[in-house]
Amino acid sequence: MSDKPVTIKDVAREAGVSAMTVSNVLNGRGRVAETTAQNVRDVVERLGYRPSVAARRLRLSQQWTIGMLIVVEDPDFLSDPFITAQVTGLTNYLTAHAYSLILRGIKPSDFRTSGLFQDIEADGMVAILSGDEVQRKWFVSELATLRVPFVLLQEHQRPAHDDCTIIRQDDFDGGRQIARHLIANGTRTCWMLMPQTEWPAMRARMEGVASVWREAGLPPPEVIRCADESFDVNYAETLAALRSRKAPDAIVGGNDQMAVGAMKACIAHGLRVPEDIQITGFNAFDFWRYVDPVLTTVRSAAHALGERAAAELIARLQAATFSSHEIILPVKLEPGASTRS
Amino acid sequence: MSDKPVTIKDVAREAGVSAMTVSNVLNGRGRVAETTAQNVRDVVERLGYRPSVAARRLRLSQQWTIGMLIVVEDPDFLSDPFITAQVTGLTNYLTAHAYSLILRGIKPSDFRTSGLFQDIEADGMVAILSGDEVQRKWFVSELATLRVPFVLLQEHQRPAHDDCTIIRQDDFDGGRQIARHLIANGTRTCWMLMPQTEWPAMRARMEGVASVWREAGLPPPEVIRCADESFDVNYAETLAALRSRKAPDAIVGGNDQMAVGAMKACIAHGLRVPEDIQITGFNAFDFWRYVDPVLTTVRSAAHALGERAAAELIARLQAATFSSHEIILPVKLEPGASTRS
DNA sequence: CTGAAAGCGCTTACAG
DNA sequence: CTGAAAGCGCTTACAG
Repeated sequence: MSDKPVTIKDVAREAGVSAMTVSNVLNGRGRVAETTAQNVRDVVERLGYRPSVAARRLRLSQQWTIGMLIVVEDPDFLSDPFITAQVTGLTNYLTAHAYSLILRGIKPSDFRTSGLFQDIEADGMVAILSGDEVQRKWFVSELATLRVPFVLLQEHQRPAHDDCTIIRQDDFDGGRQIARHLIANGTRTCWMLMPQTEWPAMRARMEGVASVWREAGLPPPEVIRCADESFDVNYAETLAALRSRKAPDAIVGGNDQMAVGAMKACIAHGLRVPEDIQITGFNAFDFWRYVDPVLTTVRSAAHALGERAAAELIARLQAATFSSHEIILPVKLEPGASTRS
Repeated sequence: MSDKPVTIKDVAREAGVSAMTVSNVLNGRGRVAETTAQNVRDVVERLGYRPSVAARRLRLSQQWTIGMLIVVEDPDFLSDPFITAQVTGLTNYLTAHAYSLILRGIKPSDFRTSGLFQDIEADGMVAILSGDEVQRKWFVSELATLRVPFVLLQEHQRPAHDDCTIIRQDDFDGGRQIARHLIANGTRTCWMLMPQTEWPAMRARMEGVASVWREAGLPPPEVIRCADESFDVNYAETLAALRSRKAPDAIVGGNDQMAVGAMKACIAHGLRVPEDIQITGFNAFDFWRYVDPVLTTVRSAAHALGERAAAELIARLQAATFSSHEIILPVKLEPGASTRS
């Protein structure tokens, strides 16, 4: 048992055939006599031969690899359940189709320091971007230099580049579902909790809410800006708002976490949920159920987004072009006890 | 702008030098005249040349890639914050050191269907295993066939294989910290919530608790078996237990999620936390703070585990052997309001 | 049914 | 300081 890896030549020599016969047996190509084939398989087993993926890749100039780029400020990027769900959907689909996933988190500010993703040799890329529109455009143009097809997750703006597609969920409609639910139970005044750095999905949610409000002829919801999306900050900002002015009928959180912060603030302020004030979140990730009362929220399609990204990319690799340049997945209201029915 | 990728030969031709001069310039090897070098760099830039990683890998038989194998039953494996934190620590460290990460989730039952990880061509592997001891031994022996160094995360048993190391946190001590905290405030009777499929880390926690109980000369804590680790199941099992017999002074959850299930069950049963009964969790991931009362728990070293795994693996790749075969990271009690001080 | 040749795109000695 | 040759481990036509 030497330390040198076993190559196809070793197998060929041992089996008394040529290397390409071994190759043919292993890949089921060409016609090989069954006795020869069986012999080859035995030798492969005995020698513990494993084909070199690197050689295969070089020869076929195909990588069977998809790169996933997550461009976010937080180095702890996987702690966001929305992101992890997408990554999970992606890996699961890829693994089932014999593709590997290369995962890379990168800060927006580091993006300019090229080479941080240039060395990813993949057949296609999936990216979750962040930052303002100018930055995102820059990211997309940098991605395009890789000359491989790519999918942008949760992107709202269709980029100029052609060999790519955007896949997102219908945040706008999610916002509308929340708003209709609230208005149906008599809600008239509403605050919307938004983070300072307002990314497209969250903006779409709020625009969805606002559109229904407008259609109902009600005064527009008031936007409360919070420094970030953390529980603590949203708790504090909500409490401050409640102390400074009259409480609204409902508070719409940009996501579950923000909503829970707001809910705890309301309770601390002496308000009953949902009797005095109603709260809604967005995403329906795990912990929303531990909260008391259980949060009314919208179930996100995060896992499906990741799966779909993988599916579209693999389909694109087989065809020559993407079949669609924009895919929108539906979301569904998940009524809880933090709103009145 | 043709579609064919630019190779080192194209650059060489265009720059009027040989391929190896280009290689030398790009890798800073050998002495190259500065004028030649600058010219080469210009051509590289102009042609948008990116070296083929596949060719480089084949030539150098080095992959600059670490594979991460997560062997768990749940296809939604990244939804476990303990796992995501480890993955994050791993990727961050690897990226900073110019290594790529290949991520793969795999069910224990699929493990036998070899080839599911055999095609991962990496310089080293990191694995999170599950299942009983027999299964784990099998996994380790399978991993060893890859002939690359590997790290086992959260493994408690040092495997026979030599070119590997285990890295885990001190779950036993975490259990002891919890137990000392409880006994110090007068706790005498205690239930421990354990999942049916009892993995080593959780068992270590409980043994830590039990050891302190034993040293204090108290009757051993009672183990409550729950079908799984979900909130719902633990809620139901705890409620059933509370109805069948006298409530203990405290309930120690195997992790935060189980603890929250137990806490809600206690409250539903009419008990006050922590006045009538105390609850403790384990891990200190995000949501434990949203719970009311805030859970007493133990802060896990998950992120550090991932980082350390990467560091050890890269060090091993440079040296010839692992410097240590067992690394244990400390954990810290995080007192909350679900226990009395 | 089987094999000798060529080549994927690099880099490492080794000459000049 | 620079280059011609060889080879990493495969697979794809093409002959026999």
